[in-house]
Amino acid sequence: MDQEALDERETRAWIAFQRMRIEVNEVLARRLARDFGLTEADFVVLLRLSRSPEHRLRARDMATALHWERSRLSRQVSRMETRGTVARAPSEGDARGYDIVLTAAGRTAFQAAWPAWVEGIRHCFADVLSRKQLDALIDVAETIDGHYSAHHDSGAETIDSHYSAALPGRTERPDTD
Amino acid sequence: MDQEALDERETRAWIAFQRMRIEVNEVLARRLARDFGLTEADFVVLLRLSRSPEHRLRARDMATALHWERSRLSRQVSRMETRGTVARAPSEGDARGYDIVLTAAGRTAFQAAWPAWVEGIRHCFADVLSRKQLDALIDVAETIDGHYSAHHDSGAETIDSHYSAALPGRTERPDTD
DNA sequence: GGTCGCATGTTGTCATGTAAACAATCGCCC
DNA sequence: GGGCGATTGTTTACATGACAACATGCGACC
Repeated sequence: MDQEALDERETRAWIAFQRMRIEVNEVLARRLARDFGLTEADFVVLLRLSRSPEHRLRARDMATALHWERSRLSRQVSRMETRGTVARAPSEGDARGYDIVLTAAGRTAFQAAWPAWVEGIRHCFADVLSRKQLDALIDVAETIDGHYSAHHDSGAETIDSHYSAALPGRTERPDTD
Repeated sequence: MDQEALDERETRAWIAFQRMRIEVNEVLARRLARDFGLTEADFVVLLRLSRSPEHRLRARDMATALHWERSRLSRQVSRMETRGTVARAPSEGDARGYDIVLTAAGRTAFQAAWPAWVEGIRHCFADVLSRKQLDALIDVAETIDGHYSAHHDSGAETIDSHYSAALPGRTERPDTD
């Protein structure tokens, strides 16, 4: 079935894309780890909390927002609790759940890392591309995202937040007040 | 430093890109696992072997090619050995090393999965995009790859093969003879 | 031909993720 | 108000990956 084979253009696009995706991710993750002692997972959680009212969010909702397994969140919170960036507090009105609360230390850690995070996106992504290129990428990526959503109804939402949530949903900082 | 903030276009590109990268990867990995019982790591190793003369490759070279830690390769090979897709054979002329050898079972597994792999790339990537979009993506991705290489001399090579190697470096099948 | 630094793998330890079994609680329904 | 299925978290395997400590063989240098 040579019909299946990829032509040169497709192959080149594929490989370039794969590299890009690894490179960008690696730069950001490494910087977080090296300069701020945070994993991406830590950062995502802190970002979510910093955007939540009162800097707290129920575990269930955090898991939903990040599309994480409950067990994964449970462990992650335990780790972060150990490091002192978040704390557990009983949820009001439901003895089953608890709220994840941003501690002062967590707030500090996040505020320290946030500018570098944005700067990282600039440095290895946004500033490297021209306006035209950004538009072209939006076109390409949204085309693929659209195709994916259309064919993976269940999974569509799954993808949604896990990673995009990790990022500046908008221009301003989440809460750096 | 509001100067650091991302504008709307940049934010949109970033989020769309993040989704795209997860979606595509997820589709491919899931298909491999579900339909062929292979992890991505398994597949990469099998692909490399299937392209190597005599279907064997020294461990050191495999690790270099994939940019894996030696320990990672060691464990991966052990797992695959258990499952019977590869075997270890002493390297000629150097008692320290060994060759990873593709077994008949491994060959069969790879040949079964390969068309689906290519089809997956088609389905969720190549066929979804127009020729213009492919060109635009090549432009964008290679711009970023170039920028990365220029700023991460050491790391540049690191990225190289781990993932792109996982893929059809060219149009035809590696060795499906 | 002996020694020493380097190359090559393996293994122990820790971090992290998934899946499934558990435990506790809620809430609805009778 | 009792029961029961659904929710929500935790925990217990396992799988996987990074890093460092080891063990061994190679090779060059004296």
